[in-house]
Amino acid sequence: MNIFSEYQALVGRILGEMLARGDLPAGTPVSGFSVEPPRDPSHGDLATNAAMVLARPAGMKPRDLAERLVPELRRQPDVATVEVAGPGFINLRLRQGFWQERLRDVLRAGTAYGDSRVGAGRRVNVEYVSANPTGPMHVGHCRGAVFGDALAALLEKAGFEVCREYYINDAGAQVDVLARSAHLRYREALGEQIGAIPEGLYPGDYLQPVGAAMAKVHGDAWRGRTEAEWLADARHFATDAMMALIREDLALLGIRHDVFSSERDLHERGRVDHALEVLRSKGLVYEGVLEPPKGKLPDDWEPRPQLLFRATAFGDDVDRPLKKSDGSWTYFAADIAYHLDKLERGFTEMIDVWGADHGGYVKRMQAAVKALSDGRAALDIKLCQLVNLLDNGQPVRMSKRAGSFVTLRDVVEEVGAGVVRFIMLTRKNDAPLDFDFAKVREQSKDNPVFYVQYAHARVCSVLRNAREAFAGDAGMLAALEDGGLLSVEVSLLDHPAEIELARLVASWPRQVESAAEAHEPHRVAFYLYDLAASFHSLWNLGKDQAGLRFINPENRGLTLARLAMIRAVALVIASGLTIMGVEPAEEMR
RNA sequence: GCGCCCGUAGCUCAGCCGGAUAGAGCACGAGCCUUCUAAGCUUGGGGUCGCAGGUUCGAGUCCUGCCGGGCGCGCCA
Repeated sequence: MNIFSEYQALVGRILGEMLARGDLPAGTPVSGFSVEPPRDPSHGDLATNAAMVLARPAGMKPRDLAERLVPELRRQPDVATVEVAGPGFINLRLRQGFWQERLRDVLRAGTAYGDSRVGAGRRVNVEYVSANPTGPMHVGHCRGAVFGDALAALLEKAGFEVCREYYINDAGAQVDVLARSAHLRYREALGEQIGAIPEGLYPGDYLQPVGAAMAKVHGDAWRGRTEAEWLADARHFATDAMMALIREDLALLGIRHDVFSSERDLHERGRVDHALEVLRSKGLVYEGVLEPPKGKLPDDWEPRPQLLFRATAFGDDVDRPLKKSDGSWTYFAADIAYHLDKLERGFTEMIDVWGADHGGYVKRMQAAVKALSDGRAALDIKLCQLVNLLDNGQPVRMSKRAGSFVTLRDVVEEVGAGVVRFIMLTRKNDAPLDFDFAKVREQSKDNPVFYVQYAHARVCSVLRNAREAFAGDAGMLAALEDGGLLSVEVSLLDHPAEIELARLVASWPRQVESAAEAHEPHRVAFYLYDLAASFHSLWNLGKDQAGLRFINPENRGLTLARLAMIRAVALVIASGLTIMGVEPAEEMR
């Protein structure tokens, strides 16, 4: 239940009734306004700009229109006060009991609190990770993987039906390089001296077991043969092995995909030719010569005729090649085929999560989707900026050339999957992110993972203490279970800090919806941090004023009400952490 | 040269399809431990939201132009 969208609907209904009664000028629209929490809490619980937005079309002054709405709003059962403020805001304050009652909603729903139906079961395809199958995953891939996975979970919570997809770039020159590199290791496994790995091949020793496996399966059947004889088989063998490696890495982070799509498979099934035919039938393909890029001319530039896609007709800067000058397909052509495949599987909402270095590619892909779907499908592309790996503020050296890059496995084994996932979501996707080993190992407020986890663990701890304090009291112990807490007297929670906490808890459904609609899972992390801070603050109030402690042995009703409140906090934290893919901690060690 | 992203407190960053007096953490100053875990809390100072225009009842948010930083720029994926 998103309180704000419910009140938006309510205000709309009221405006409609007023219009029908002639209390508003005919033609006044009854939509287009918002109901939001005011930035300054002293203004109330909800604020609407309806009077200001509708004043002009109604031909009225904003404050006059507001004054007409006020009595209607005052009539609503949960509304305590209504005020017109500033240029024409209408500020509502709800009964205290309304907020207290929301805590019961949380206990009833459990971690399903915040589940929304705004997605209305619409199918969304989220493509993420898509690391090239040429080696194990390194930290650079990690951010997109976590981002995509959390976004998918967020969309599911908001009521979308999500397909999590991985695109395997298992075609093209890099895969040949992989196959040759693995073949070299194969010869090594058969006892040959291979010496230094030649320039242009992958040097990483993760290929040794692949070579050994090749030797085991194929014996010396590939020895003394020409490359043409073994290359295709070696490609399959090596990419399969790399994908197995990548799946293991993803499993370390708790990431899974529903569908793995293969670029090679698109070629083999004729899907690329099919995509070309679709574009051709729309008259969007032609043979032409591209202008050289302005400013920086490549050394070996020569004008050559190529098969081009008319991307400029859909907002791109230049038309884009579908075939290289030697007649083979470009990567873009396969990617068009891939997105057409998604469209033909019925997806009209797609999200691609890419690295920031692919930024130059966004327009052409969106142009292609527009062209293929005649503008009926939406493709959102989320670019993830780089992760700066630091240790105590000092950059961690990585040299991919020397094969000494920091792998995802290294990082997960060092700090744990939950920490990695949380930290990766503490920035907007389009802002660079620092990942400091020293900081994430630290157990302090400086470390947001710890801070949020500590709030959850603290609730668990208080509940444990309560069970101990009332150990001899069977009725009380039963009342401490979630089912028992449902029937507590929530009206006893009348301290301003308690109401404030209840408000924050009750805003979780709205947070879910707005984060999902914006495709911004990082908002979950920031909300959880706020919620944790609010809880820690209340916990500390109990230090100065013993009467505010959660457990009051001499007042069982109050104790139960407060435990219900903090249990609700823990459930919402758990709900948010689940979206982020982080296991909530029962206690801190 | 062109395109995309970014520019908010000394530092790192939030700011929810424009909304009221711009927020948090760190750092700095002052306080709180016979405690439901001080692994925490309270409190003070600190801002021309890069610059200049524009749009309107209202701009950190939208538009234009500059300045500064990052990424990318046929036949790499």
